[in-house]
Amino acid sequence: MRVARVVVDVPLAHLDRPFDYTVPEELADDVVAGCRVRVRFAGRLVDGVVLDVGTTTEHTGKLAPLAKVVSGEPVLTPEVAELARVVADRYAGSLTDVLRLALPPRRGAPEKRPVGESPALPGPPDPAGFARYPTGPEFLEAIALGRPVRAVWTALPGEDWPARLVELCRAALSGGRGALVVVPDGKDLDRLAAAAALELPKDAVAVLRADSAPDTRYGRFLSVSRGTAQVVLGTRAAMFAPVRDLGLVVVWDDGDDLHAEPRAPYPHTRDVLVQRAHLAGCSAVVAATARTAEAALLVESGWAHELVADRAVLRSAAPRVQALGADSELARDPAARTARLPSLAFRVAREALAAGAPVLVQVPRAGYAPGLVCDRCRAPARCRHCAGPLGVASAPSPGGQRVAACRWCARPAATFDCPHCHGTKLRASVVGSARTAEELGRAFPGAAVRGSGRGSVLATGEAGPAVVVATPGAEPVVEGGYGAALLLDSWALLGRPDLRAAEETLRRWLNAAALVRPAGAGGQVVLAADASHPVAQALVRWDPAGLAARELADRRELGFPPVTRLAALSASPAGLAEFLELLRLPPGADVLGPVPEPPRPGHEAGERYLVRVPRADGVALARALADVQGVRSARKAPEHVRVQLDPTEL
DNA sequence: TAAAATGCATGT
DNA sequence: CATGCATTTTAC
Repeated sequence: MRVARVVVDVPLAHLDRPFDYTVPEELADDVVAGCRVRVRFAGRLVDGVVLDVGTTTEHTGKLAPLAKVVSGEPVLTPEVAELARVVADRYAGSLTDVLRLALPPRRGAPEKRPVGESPALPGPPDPAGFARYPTGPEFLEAIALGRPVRAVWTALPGEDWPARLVELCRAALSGGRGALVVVPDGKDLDRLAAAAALELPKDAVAVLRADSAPDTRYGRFLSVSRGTAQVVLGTRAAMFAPVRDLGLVVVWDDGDDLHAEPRAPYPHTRDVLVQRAHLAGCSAVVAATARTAEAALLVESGWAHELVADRAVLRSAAPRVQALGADSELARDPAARTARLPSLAFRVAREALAAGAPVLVQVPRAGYAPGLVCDRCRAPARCRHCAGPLGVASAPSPGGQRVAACRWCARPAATFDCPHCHGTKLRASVVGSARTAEELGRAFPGAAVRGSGRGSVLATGEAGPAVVVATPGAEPVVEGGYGAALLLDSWALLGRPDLRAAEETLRRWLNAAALVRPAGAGGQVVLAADASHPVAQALVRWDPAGLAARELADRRELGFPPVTRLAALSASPAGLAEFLELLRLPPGADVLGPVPEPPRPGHEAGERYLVRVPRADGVALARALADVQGVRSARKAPEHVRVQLDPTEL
């Protein structure tokens, strides 16, 4: 008798385990590990995936037969099945939830098409592309030889990073191994795919994007699972692509919040790929122009090496960066009108335009919730009890005064003493306006003004003299680089009541400044921020590693991820009370809250708790949370509690 | 949406 | 306190 172990597609947490079914004689030929089936489960017909096929069962009762084989196509490989289980455990979610993210919806037509032929392997890449990084060429060679190597690669300003990432893929492919690169958005994927077309056999590459037509999406997935395409380039969902003989995983710009999956169990591209490299024993590259605290931890812990250029090489590639002085009007008020735009910014922009080069103006995105900062030094204000960010309480206190309170533990901050400058007054951080930039554009008569942001993102711009106004992440790439960039998105970013505000601010500045030509070719950047601020300093010195190390040290001091592991629990007060009642936390766990949580789309307003444990107890925490989900789902608790581990936004 | 377990009124 | 029928629970 053959027995199929099946993951059934039901959302109940206490049923997060495989169920055994007998394989009826007439289906025996079609059933293979990884194929999709339909089974009768508690009376109803449900979808499922076969994990594997054996001859024994642990189940003491009678086994039901498989009802139907949807398709004999093995869409779930053993490697991805194992990865999905590890990811589910890490994020206190269910295997079914992860498989929903990992497997694209089945389509009949692409399955009928014959299996393509694997193209011939290319030779190793030209090591010259990585010659500016001292350990670059040997790193490429190690990948080509199939030696697992791991690096945090900090790309030089102006680097043709799509070309470099394709060279990494080519190195893996030349050794007969597959490669997987995940980028934040479609614009980056277009650039990467274009670079791949120049360097790799066409059929060896599959480009996986979320917005493709369903047939296209499934067809490309099949070209990967069937082994035709051994190089996968994609956005977030591609992190689970079933690449054959995986030799290399790469995440580009891991600080971009698009790498955080918004559906349960909320996995992050970088974390999943790091896990995957671990399980597959393959090479891994965490690549960006900037650096996250998480990447810094990978370096600090010795998991990854740094792949960085020497200081002298960096200096010759970077534009000249000038921050405004502390007394500057614009540094204090980014909403300052064009009439008050400092002469430095004017002069730099005019010089670039006169030289026939485009000028990039980075402006804030609308809609940041203002946080509270020290009135004197503008450092974000933190709670003295749990070091969470302070905000203005949504309801005025009985006395009619709006009071500052912690957004994490809800304790009011009656008094304030800034740990940096010992200021005692608070102020709301300024929220900037895109209008400033439009006005600014008009200040340069004769130059064309183009906008790129919400709704209409330009992928590339023209090389001529024009003013390009863009929000962070939407900056068009121009041939030859910008002559100048004005970064007006300063305090709106830095003052955000967010754990990652400093890191995220530098990331956005660096990504924009990296599009400017080197100082030697006249490239200049003007930053509308106080030159003495550490983040402004990091940009002026072009030191993403330094800031990331500092951020990591701060988080260690304050007890934040990635040094700790943090879970956010959201639901109604009653749901949370029941959840916490059942929760058996590892010793040393720290419960913060509750704080009120505004309604999200599809959810009522509720409350949120944060649970924090030392990093070493992360597994135990996730396990405890998943156990509670199981118990509550088994007793048919009326309300779902959302559990999010290490959420990106805090 | 099928079978098993449980609840409950009814008649002796 | 057995019986028949309805409702709830399980989950292979």
